[in-house]
Amino acid sequence: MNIGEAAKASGISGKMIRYYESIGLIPSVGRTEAGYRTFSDKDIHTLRFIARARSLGFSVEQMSNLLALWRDSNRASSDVKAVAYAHIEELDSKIEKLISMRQTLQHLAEHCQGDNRPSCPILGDLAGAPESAGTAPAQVRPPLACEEA
Amino acid sequence: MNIGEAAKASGISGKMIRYYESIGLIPSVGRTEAGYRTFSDKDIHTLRFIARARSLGFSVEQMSNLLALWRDSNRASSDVKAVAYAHIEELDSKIEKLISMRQTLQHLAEHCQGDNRPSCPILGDLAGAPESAGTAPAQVRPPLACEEA
DNA sequence: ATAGACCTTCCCATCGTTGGAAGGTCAAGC
DNA sequence: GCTTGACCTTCCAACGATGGGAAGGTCTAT
Repeated sequence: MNIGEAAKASGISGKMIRYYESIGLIPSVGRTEAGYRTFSDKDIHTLRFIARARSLGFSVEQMSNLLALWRDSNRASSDVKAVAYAHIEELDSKIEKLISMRQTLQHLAEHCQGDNRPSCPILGDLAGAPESAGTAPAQVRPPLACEEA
Repeated sequence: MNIGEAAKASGISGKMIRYYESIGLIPSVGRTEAGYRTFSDKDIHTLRFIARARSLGFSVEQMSNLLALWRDSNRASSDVKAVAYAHIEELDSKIEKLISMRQTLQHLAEHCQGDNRPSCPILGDLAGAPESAGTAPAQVRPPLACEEA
């Protein structure tokens, strides 16, 4: 299997497959005499694992851990779970940050007339002017309790 | 005002101030004879504007637009609002993606025993095995309607 | 033989930020 | 005046994950 076919079969671009190989995330695959990479079914399976892990937002380093656990038939599922929960916490803090940004921005935008006059609470807030609505300028609102605890 | 004082006063590191100047986000500030940058109150105001905009997640390009609008006393507030809403939509799509990842991962982790045995639905899902819980392996759950429309 | 589709390696760009090296400047103390 | 330490300057590189492209080799079908 060529790298192009491997890319199609795994959903990972050829570029990225080479990159993952170069940084050691996947072991070096076989080569033809002419130097073309050849991918076994096992290689494809690994690539699909990676594609799925990427789609869940795992970093290359986390995927490296997960792949090691996957290959280790003596693993403890608690180790896998720990990696997963660590990632969930990262996701949570990103989500909180984004939601808080969104919240603040939404609030500001709601109070903007959106007409052809220059007066605008969004710019007012960015410029540090105390808002008419009485909310502090640089504070970010507390996050929504959105991730079902 | 030195760059160090400007950094403290604005909350933007000296490194970043130089960077923002180099890419033209802020106009070139004054210099002493020895080549040291000098920051006026107006410069500091601009830097604070930028710091606040960054904290709301605006990109450098968006900040450039916002700064131009800020400086234009003939702006239409609708233009500012448009920038804000475009950014809110970007935030929304990021939030949706992250929440959907979180959701999937949470679901998998909940079904993981987390003991010292190797069997683990998280790895099972990543490896593409059909789950015992009956959920499709590679599908991501629909996003939570979390951003109060 | 030749065209076109593939493959290889290598370098560069992104985005925002940080780090460091090598060197100049300033202010305080001796 | 000289030294010391804290500042400043520019330049170069790195991060993480990905894409783009150039220059060149290989395979397959006509």
